[in-house]
Amino acid sequence: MPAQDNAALRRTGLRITLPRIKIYNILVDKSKKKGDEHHLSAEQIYLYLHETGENVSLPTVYRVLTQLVSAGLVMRHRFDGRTVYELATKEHHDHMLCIESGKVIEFRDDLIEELQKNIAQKHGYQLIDHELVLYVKPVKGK
Amino acid sequence: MPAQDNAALRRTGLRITLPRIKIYNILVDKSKKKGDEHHLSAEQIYLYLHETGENVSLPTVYRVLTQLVSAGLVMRHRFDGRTVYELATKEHHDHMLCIESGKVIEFRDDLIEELQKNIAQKHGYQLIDHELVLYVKPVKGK
DNA sequence: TTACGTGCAAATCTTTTGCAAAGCA
DNA sequence: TGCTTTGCAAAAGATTTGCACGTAA
Repeated sequence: MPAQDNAALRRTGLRITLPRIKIYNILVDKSKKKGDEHHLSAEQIYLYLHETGENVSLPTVYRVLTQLVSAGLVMRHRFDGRTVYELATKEHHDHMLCIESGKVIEFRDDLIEELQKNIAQKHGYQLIDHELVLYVKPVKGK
Repeated sequence: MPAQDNAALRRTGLRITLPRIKIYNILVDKSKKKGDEHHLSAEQIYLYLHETGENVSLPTVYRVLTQLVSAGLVMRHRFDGRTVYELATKEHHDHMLCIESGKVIEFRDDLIEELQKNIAQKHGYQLIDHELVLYVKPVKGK
């Protein structure tokens, strides 16, 4: 919990409160993990807070996450039916979801990004955002 | 409601019941519409049934839709938070969602499809399915 | 006939909201 | 102090389930 972590929070204009600091730092910490450890649901964050002795209510978790998403510090994804959050890093990426193991793999393909922009333009629109999820399974698996 | 409509239903092995026929045919009818008229939520289908005098319950709408999705006759999409259904046509396509008007535009790009397959393979997976939604807004619009 | 399907009511799950109390600036 | 946040409880929205009755094959 270094001081500069809160700098990002401060820039949002929101008051620096314990729940916000805690929730944001959980996402910062998890973002350093390999694999898909850094995709967390609201409830996972809530449970994690309680495991570490922070009694933040579930409504507050939702409220704070919504605020952090609006502020651009956090990204919300919906995989199939599940909603998960992760720290908004500078590098954009898409997700691949293994339908057998549930594992999430991140990837980035500049050509796909480019093509998306072109497609939007071709239809008279500008691309604001996108969500791409590949549902995959292991090659050897069955 | 031509007879051959039920042929697809019959192939699923499910019994041919009024709710199934009605729900399937609504999706068939709507699939002929231009624009995004053919993306329907479970509730829209439910309301449409009642408007046309068919008293099918909401749980049944959900049950039937789930069965039709499993059978491959219907596709389920989740745009942002909303769940919608549409007839599974032979030609796959992706969606573009205008964040100002809520309008849905369908498109297809073979190169993107190809690239997705390659990406999955590169990671040791085979591509089973994917969901791509572009969030866009009109070029001139602000 | 008889297993499958449906309606109803109620349960679940996730997310949101109203309001009084508590906390940051 | 004054306005923002939080916790609690309850509401809301979407989807699912249990069970007795109804119906296609």
